[in-house]
Amino acid sequence: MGRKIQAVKGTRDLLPPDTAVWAAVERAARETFGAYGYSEIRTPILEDTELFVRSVGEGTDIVGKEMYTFTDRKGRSLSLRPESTASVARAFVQHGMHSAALPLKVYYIGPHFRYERPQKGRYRQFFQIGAELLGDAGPQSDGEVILMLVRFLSVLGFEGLVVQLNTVGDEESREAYRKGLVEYLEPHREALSPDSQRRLGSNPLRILDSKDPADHGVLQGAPRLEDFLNASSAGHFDAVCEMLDRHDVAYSIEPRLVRGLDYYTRTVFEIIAAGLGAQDAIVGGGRYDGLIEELGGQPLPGIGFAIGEDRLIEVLPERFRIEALKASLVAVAAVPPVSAAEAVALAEELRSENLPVLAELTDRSVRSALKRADRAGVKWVVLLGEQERATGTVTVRDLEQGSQETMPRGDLATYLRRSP
RNA sequence: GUGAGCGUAGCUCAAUCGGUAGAGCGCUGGAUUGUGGUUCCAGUGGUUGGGGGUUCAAGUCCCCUCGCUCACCCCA
Repeated sequence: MGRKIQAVKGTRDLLPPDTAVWAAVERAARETFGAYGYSEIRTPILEDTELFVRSVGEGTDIVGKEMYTFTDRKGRSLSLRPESTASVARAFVQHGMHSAALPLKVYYIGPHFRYERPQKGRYRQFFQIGAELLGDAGPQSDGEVILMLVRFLSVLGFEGLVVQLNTVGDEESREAYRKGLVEYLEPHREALSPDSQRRLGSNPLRILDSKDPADHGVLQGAPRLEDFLNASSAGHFDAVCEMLDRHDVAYSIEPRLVRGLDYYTRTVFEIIAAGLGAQDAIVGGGRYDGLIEELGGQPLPGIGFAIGEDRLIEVLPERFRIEALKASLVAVAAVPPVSAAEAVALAEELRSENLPVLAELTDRSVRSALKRADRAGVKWVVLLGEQERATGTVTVRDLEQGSQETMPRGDLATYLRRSP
């Protein structure tokens, strides 16, 4: 006997009936995003490692120690995508999409990979539902992207979620602030946590949202990012807030919210949800005005977000989940001595009428056929027995009501379609 | 990468001081051969994660290893 092989660490099988919930969430995303003029984009799961080094940033943990990177048979360094904004930007440049009607609005749904120790809400293979708007720099774009996100979450039935909002300024403001912050923190280096000391050199802005109490003390007197914003960055942020106000979006400004990816500029945001333990961010996003150019394209702005689908489903409102799990199947069973083959034939007739049908494939007693149909969550069972066959009728049993009636076989499809 | 907790049937868990593994749920069938859910009966279920050690005897004690979970970190 060989050893049992199991799914690799940090990956998992999504099984029925749960997959119905995933499908319903994804359907809602497609519909909602479609209503804002977004189309689907599908980029490869595998990319040139250099893509992520240049976009996400060499100094980030994602690129530095969390990527699945390997060399292929020709010695090229490839990586499993840890996120998709970089891929979308790459595709945009590669296909010269700047000459299409801008802004380009695309969304994606799919697996991503990061090599981390798994814990609640964190997997090595995880799914993201994301959207990107490329080619418009105005604050209305930031606002509409957030409105779309909020609408999607409300379609799923979420209530009381608050968008955490901040600006990291444009490149000029951000660079000025980075210098100011390092200048202030350097003399306090010894008081910082070891992680923050490391970040001082690699990614100083991230020290701002450190969870370490020691860091909080040092940060008390730190310069504030908003004081370093130039007029353009400050005005942009005000306009975004104004738009969210106008549409009654619940948001809160979090001056310490910075994000771990290097490409973010100006607006950044997150949504966190209760019930997820330490990994409580279900959405993260922001503007990335320098990314397309960094990847060799024209200087074009962009903004987008990514939703952690695994986490989203973990805290999905119960009503949406229940609705998604409702089966609308009709079961067809033959009553001995009528054979199962005849039930299958009847099922095929109904499927031709576009009805979803579960046919009983094995000759078995009515008792077990009904029991099985009941467990499958079916509402209607069509019974075909000797009497029915002789008279050209069928008996339809309503498992919820416990009632049944016999009708001409020709009326069946219409009857079932009409019934809830 | 660091730390803590936990691995017994498909699932949730029992098993006294170390004495040779059990229940519920599930699944399959049956309880007047054409009627489900509740109930009752029967059947199906395990190399106790794996390996080694101590012992007359190990699910139980010791060591190693693998895995799971949570937290740090990171972020969706």
